[in-house]
Amino acid sequence: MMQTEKAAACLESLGNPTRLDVFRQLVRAGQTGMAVGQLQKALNIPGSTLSHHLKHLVQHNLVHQERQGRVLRCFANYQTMGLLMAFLTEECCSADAC
Amino acid sequence: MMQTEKAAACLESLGNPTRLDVFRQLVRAGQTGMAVGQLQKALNIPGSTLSHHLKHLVQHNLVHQERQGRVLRCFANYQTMGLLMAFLTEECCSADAC
DNA sequence: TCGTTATTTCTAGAATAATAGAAATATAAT
DNA sequence: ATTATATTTCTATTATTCTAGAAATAACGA
Repeated sequence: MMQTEKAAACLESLGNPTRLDVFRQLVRAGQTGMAVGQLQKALNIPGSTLSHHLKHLVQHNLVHQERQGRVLRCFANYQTMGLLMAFLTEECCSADAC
Repeated sequence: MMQTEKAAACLESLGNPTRLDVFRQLVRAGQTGMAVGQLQKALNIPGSTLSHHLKHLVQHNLVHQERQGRVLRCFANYQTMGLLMAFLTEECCSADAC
C-alpha cells in the first residue's frame, strides 16, 4: 500500500495543470511514449519549463524515461498510477460512494 | 465529466499532506463528519492553519460544512471525489493498467 | 572535428502557498 | 450583559514553486 506521504506527493505532481497535461498526453500515447520534443510541441511551452516539470514527474515515479539516441522518450508509469488509485479508493472513498 | 482544470485543482488540494490528512479523517468519519475542533485535536495543528486548509478544501468542493450551534461540522464530499476518480480513470489510466 | 539537434542545468525574478500568533466574530450558556 | 467556547480573519514571515532565457551538455552525422 502506498504511504500517505507518497500519495500526497503524487497528487501534488498531478495537481499542476501543466504536469497533468503532460501526464495525460503520455497516457494517451501509451506504450509508444513521447519524446520530450514531441511533448514540447504538443504543449507549446519552453523546453526548460517542460524539463522542470518532467523532472518532478520522474522523481515521483509517475513518468519514466528511456534514452534513444539523442531523443529522450517518456512514458506514463501505470504502476505508480495504479498504486495511487488504490490509495484513493481505500483511503479517500466511502463504501458506497466513488 | 470533470474538466481538466478542476481535476488539477482537486488534485492540488489533496496533494498537500495536511489537507490529505484532513480529508482522510473526514472520509473515515463518514456521515457523522467531524467538527473543526475535533479535526484540530486529531491533527494537532494551530486553528488558523487548519482553517486555512479547510477553506481550500471547501472552495474546491471536496469538503462541505454545516453549522451546528457554535460547532462547525465538516464532511467529505464524496460526489466531488467520485468525479475526480472518474476523471483519473478515464484520463490517466490505460485500458489494462489501473 | 565540426555542426546540428535534443535536452538539461543554471540563474534569477515573480508569483503563490504555508505557517501561526493575535485580534475579531459568532453562538450559546449563565 | 457577561463570559466562555468555537472558529475565522488579519497580518506578516518564511518557504516553495513557476517560469523562461541563456549557457551547458549529450549524442549523432558529415
